[in-house]
Amino acid sequence: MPPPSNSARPNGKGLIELPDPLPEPAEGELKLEAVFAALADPLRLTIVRKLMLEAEAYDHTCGWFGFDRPKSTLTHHFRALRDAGLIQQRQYGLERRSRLRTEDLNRRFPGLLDLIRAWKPSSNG
Amino acid sequence: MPPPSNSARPNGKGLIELPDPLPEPAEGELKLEAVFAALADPLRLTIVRKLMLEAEAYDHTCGWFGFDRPKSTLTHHFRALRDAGLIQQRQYGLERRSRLRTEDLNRRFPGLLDLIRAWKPSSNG
DNA sequence: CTTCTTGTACGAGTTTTGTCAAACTGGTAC
DNA sequence: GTACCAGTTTGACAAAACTCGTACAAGAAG
Repeated sequence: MPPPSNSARPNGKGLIELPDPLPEPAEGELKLEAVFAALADPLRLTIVRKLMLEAEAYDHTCGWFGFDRPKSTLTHHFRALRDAGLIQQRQYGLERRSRLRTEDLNRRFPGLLDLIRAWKPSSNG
Repeated sequence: MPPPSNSARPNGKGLIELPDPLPEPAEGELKLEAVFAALADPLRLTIVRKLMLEAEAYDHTCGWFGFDRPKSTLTHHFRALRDAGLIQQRQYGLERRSRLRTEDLNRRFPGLLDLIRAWKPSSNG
């Protein structure tokens, strides 16, 4: 089964059904401290960066990232990112797919994503 | 005694003595994760923002910020900021004065200070 | 039905971080 | 000298965060 398209949106003629996003802070509720705290972890920074640079047109599962970590650890980090408002998650059957909240972040914290784009994962460290 | 001018710099004719900065990471050693971690604390975010927006031409002591916290707590936070490379500290006799590493930060993480400038201390959450 | 898969929930162990009091350091001023 | 003063250091404590194993839930596929 092909992954659900992320660009599917209501268009007035017909709706393409999309699962509701899991609970997340609204754009106006995003807190800079919380965003910084979420990005203080290298794994989470990698998740966000990978979503920004390598994501296809559809959302991605935990497995897509290829981390060699226990599932419970990944759940923890993805949840931290969603709680901080950096990613959005939708449940597609068994899979929980994530996407970056690019527009919200660019409106609320312009320049933030550029900082993450320029980050080099384990150089300069 | 007037506070030491921060714009005092060697000029080839005569030197104005300035204490050495306390140990700090070089510009090339700044780590984005560490910077984010340092800025995840509201008090530290306030320190940086105040240095950016209200600092005079000279460096500022802990007391200048007017925080109602024990001194050991402030020492802790200022050290965290210096370790992360956000501020520079110099010892003037008894006083330890801090300044923002504006140029280094702008070169290394362009846009970061703009994010902090736009932050509202205890609104939005 | 059973099995496989994707991921969550709970809980434990460990580490890190924030907070503060108490004692201390080293200048300055009298 | 003594007294003060800005700030550090140490050590303790609590709260939070990270990691992970185990058990569990629920959809997909045979």
